[in-house]
Amino acid sequence: MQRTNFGEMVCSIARTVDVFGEPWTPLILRDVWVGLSRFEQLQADLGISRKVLTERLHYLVEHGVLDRRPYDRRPRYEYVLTEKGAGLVDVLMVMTAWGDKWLAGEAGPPVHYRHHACGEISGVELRCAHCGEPMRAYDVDPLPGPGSAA
Amino acid sequence: MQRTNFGEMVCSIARTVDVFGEPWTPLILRDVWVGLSRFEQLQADLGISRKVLTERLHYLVEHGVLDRRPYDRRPRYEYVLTEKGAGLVDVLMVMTAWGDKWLAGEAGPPVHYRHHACGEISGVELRCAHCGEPMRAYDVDPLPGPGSAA
DNA sequence: CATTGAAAGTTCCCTAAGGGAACCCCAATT
DNA sequence: AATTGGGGTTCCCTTAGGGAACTTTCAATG
Repeated sequence: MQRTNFGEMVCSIARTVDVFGEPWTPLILRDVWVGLSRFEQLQADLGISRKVLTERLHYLVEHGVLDRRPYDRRPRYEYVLTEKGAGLVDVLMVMTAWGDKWLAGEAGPPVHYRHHACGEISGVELRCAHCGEPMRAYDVDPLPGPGSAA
Repeated sequence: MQRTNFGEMVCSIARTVDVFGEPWTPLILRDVWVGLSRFEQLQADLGISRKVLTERLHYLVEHGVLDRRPYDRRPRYEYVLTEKGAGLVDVLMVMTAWGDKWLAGEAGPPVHYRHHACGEISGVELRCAHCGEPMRAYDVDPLPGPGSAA
């Protein structure tokens, strides 16, 4: 399957899709986030093909999303989120909120999150980094930025 | 190529990936968001194969993310975001913020967003829907929710 | 010293999904 | 009747994912 190269496009969404959008990648990052950090753990938990898991992990390390480091004198490695990778977990949190709202059905959300700051079970909300007011899809106008093609 | 069925997993992230995570889908939603809403416009702007575009559009309509409606007495249709679909644009905004921060390089972000409420060029920030404090990857603890497997 | 054992990959084949280009259908216009 | 243009289908080809077996590395054990 010839795959279009999203990474070369002049678009932050396309570039993000290039590192984050391949099948399994969000689930791998979720697992690493909650503490499943070794190859065997990830493979067992996800049921992903070992071949693909190898590819994804190397790709994510290459792109600075995960750090691969030994945890034993034997050749054993674990994967941990970098600061860059933690930024992608923000994306996961918004995906979680959306899935909880629109896809959980009668049963309700599979997982709750307790916020350290207030101790409550809650979810994320998008706000403007400048004024703090809500900032959603139709609360903004796009304008050409410095890195635009034109 | 995702032959694995993410939609059946007991995980809001996996379920969201099932509708949002296929190649091209985020870019299609981006285009619809900024006003490119017709088949020919999308195909020309993205350079996507017509076959795949057809598949994706129908899939998104089927899942209630897009609405397909006629705009002419001839058989002409445009695709618009539903409320459910607008929720996925929130995910795009966070992806944009991440791409702007980590992948834009020297050139800077390709696009800026002006926030209606304050008039400033700004980006999104994740905050707790309950207390309003910042809520990021390591500011929460996961707990089993009502829809958990156990 | 040879064996065991487990983690972390490789390798191989098969199938299914994406790319590209040509083709089709329909309704309005000329 | 012929033309035009949007919105798709259909076809073939290539490549990526799934699955399972196999390999490598090194510490610990007998």
